[in-house]
Amino acid sequence: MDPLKAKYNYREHLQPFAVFNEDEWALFCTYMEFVSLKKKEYFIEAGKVCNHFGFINKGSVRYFHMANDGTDITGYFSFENEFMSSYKSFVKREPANNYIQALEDTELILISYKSMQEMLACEKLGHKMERFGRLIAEYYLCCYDDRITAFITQSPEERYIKLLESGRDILRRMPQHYIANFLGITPVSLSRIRRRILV
Amino acid sequence: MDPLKAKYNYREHLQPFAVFNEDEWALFCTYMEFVSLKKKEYFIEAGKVCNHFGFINKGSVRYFHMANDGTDITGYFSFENEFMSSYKSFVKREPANNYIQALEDTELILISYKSMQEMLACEKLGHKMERFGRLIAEYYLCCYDDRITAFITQSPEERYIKLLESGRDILRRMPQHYIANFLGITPVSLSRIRRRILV
DNA sequence: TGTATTTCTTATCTTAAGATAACGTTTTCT
DNA sequence: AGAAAACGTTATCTTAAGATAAGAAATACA
Repeated sequence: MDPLKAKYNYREHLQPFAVFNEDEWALFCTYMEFVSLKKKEYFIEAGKVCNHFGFINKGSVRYFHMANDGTDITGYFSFENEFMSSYKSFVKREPANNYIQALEDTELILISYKSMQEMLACEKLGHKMERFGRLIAEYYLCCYDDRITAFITQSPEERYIKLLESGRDILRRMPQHYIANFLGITPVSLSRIRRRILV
Repeated sequence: MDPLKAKYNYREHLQPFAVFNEDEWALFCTYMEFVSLKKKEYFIEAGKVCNHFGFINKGSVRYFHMANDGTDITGYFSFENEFMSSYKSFVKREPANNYIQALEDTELILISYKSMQEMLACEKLGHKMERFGRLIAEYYLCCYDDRITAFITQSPEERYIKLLESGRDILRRMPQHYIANFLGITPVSLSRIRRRILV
């Protein structure tokens, strides 16, 4: 990973949430950690407290839950230039109930919880970081809202069609059995829906 | 409604999100609007932009979506001492896709979007309000996260049992056919689940 | 109080989803 | 290149959910 390019990219994708002047940016940069995950490596595992808030510079990750019988259930995906964390665990400081795993070799820029608290508390960045945190949380709140609305107002088939229409990377880059869980159904069921739609 | 008591109650329930000194509180109070809704009145209707963030001092509300065929689908409930808004619409300044309706005579303390922006921009309250907004959004993000996890990892029956165990007011105070939608199923289906569980 | 409305359950029928297994294909790994 | 693992589809069987209608019980209301 090239930290210089990664930082530049990060700064650009932070724009909607926080715009830093040079001074602030320099300070913000001192809190960054650059981490690479090999395919199948974990960013977080259930039972552990998630200590980092991440930005995906390159690659993709899968969020999943482990059922009692050992099967895993995919909850979400994130791709390059998106943020990533086991939010609830990160925010509440409690053990995560999910795993986040790299689906390909992935480059991350991380901010630790401790760093975040320091920035929130510091004179120079505090106000801006509160706003950053607010805008990020609001952004994801809206995404989650859409997701819940889809679950209560649409059938699995309708949800799949919406996903098709959305043109998101998910369909192109994710195995179908992961997408199935994401839609709240089994892989077999998704395969049947696909067949039905073809007609 | 007694605005004095309502303000006192609001301040108490804001504690986890924002603690104001007397000065700040006095200023914050100048932005409050006190509104009462009669049973079945709407706080927001689909198609309109939600201009207020509310606190329920007394009463309860139901969030619902209107399907194409005119049936309504309940998405959520909020009770006294909880916050309430059509968040996505409020945050993104776009028309709401849902309705929020009073289920009984309800007392609200509202902050308009404009007031919120003024407070966020003001010297005295800005920093604190950013934090307030962040903590509120994070709080609801966690709730939504749980809800989505339930949809992808649990069966309707399991979701109902969890709701039973949670001891939330929903079961005691809401008609069953509203709860059914909330769980992502039809009222008939919930009735069958209840019967099954009784055995 | 009496009527209307809402709410919940039950029954029937239809449709779809879950569980499981088998099979061919593709991908991964060494 | 060859073996192993992962992936997607299909078939069968079972179970549960949706749609619809009817009726009883509870509630609202005028």
